[in-house]
Amino acid sequence: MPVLTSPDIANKFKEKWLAVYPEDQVTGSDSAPMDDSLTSLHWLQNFSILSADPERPNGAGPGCPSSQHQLFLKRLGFPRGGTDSPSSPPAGDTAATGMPPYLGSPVTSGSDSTAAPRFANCAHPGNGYPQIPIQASPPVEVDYKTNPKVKPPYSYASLICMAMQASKQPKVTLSTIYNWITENFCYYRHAEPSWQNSIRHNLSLNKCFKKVPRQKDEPGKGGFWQIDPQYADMFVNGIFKRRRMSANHYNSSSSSGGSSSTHRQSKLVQGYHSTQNGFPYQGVGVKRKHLPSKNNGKAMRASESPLLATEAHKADILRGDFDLASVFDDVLSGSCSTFEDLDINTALSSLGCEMEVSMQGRQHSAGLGRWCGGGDIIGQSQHLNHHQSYSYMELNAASMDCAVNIGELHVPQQQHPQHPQQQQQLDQDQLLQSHHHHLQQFDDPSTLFSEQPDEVVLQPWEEIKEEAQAIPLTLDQGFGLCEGFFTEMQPWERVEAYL
DNA sequence: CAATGTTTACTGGAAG
DNA sequence: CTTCCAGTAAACATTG
Repeated sequence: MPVLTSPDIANKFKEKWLAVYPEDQVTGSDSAPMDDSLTSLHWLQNFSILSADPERPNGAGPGCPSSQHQLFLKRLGFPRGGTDSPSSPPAGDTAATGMPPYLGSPVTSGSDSTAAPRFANCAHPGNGYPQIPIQASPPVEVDYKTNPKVKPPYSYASLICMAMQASKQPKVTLSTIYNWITENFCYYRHAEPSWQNSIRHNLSLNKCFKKVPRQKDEPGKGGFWQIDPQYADMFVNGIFKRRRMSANHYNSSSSSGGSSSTHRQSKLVQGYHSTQNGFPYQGVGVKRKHLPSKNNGKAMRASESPLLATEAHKADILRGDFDLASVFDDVLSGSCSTFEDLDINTALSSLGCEMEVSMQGRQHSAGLGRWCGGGDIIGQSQHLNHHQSYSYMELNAASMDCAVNIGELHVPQQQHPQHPQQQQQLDQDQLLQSHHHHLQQFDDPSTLFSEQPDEVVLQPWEEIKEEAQAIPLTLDQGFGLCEGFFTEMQPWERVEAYL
């Protein structure tokens, strides 16, 4: 098969797209108003995960505007598509259904199909994931909620994360987590109770989970668990981002971009590394990129997914000292936040690009926002008076990967810049924020690339990524790609940019 | 006593 | 081949 150039693919994609959505023909990329650009990334939602929350036809969740909520749900995007596992109602929802093909099927259950985003419906009729025409992977639908034979492709950390999110509570009990999992994943209803041991093990071992002692006046046994704000950004779309860190990474704290990554790293090292491998025991998310060859002896695990990983490196950002717990809780409790970047990350990741959310210092909020999902960055900004910023982006010529650091939220009132650069960053951010709500500062290239070079996650559109990677890309193209990302683009244009 | 929480050890797959 | 990672099992401690 002939090698297609990025433009070729972009054109093909465009043709396909227009065939399905002629209405999109209209606006030219350049004609789009800047304001639109703020929301233009919505396409990523679709691009990303799939679907909206089936359980919430209106997409309206408590505290969230319907439209925003829809976006949020999509962004939440637990790997699967349409369902709301993560965002879904605490109990009895279809969380387990409609998982992405790899994980399950996104469009699986009828319920979500309706809310399925365009990509799911059109471009990727089969599995609900964006796919390039060339790709043809048969969708495998698995309804985890009712299928007891297939082990969900989510790591325990992800499951915990989903349960926490679904609970809508800032903190949850172990039993709540168990319940959510069993209610949404049939497999666990029938599995040996040993999985609960694993859950506990994960909660204890994974630094991302923080135990909140029960108050004296709070009856009951055991404490509460919550996502440690410091690691909130480890969860992408409700899924744990997993990153493989090399030894140097731990030592790499370098300067530039740094401080944040340094911090984070050190924490990660201290935390997870001390216990297991050097990461806050992240394992969440869809785990491996390959199919679950492993049978576990009990059930076959669907291939892991997707969404996650891509942003593991976001984790490297440092966070400040200010207490974000409140912010986290805030977001978690329903006020929206932003998952926009998540999707972007995911999407870009799948396309060979990576976005990194840099939260240096103030980052917690960003991470939290992501985690909680809800609105988008903008929403969160409003809520917290944050400022987003974008600074620069760099391409790793060697890898030809595009790293885009997005999601840097600033919380001026709370922020306590530890470094002059941070203040500078703030100013810079304010300057740029008006133009790029969704894109944020690109982190230090060294951090972006050297730290998490292999953040590969099975994204729904993984195929696209692979294709894209196969396409010869010049450095210039790479830059163009990133550049294009920040500008208003039509879907096909964006794809072209990515390619 | 059961549920909860912590810790250690080991295994196998995946990635580098 | 080595390292990383997630999962599993199990021992043990704590708590209601």
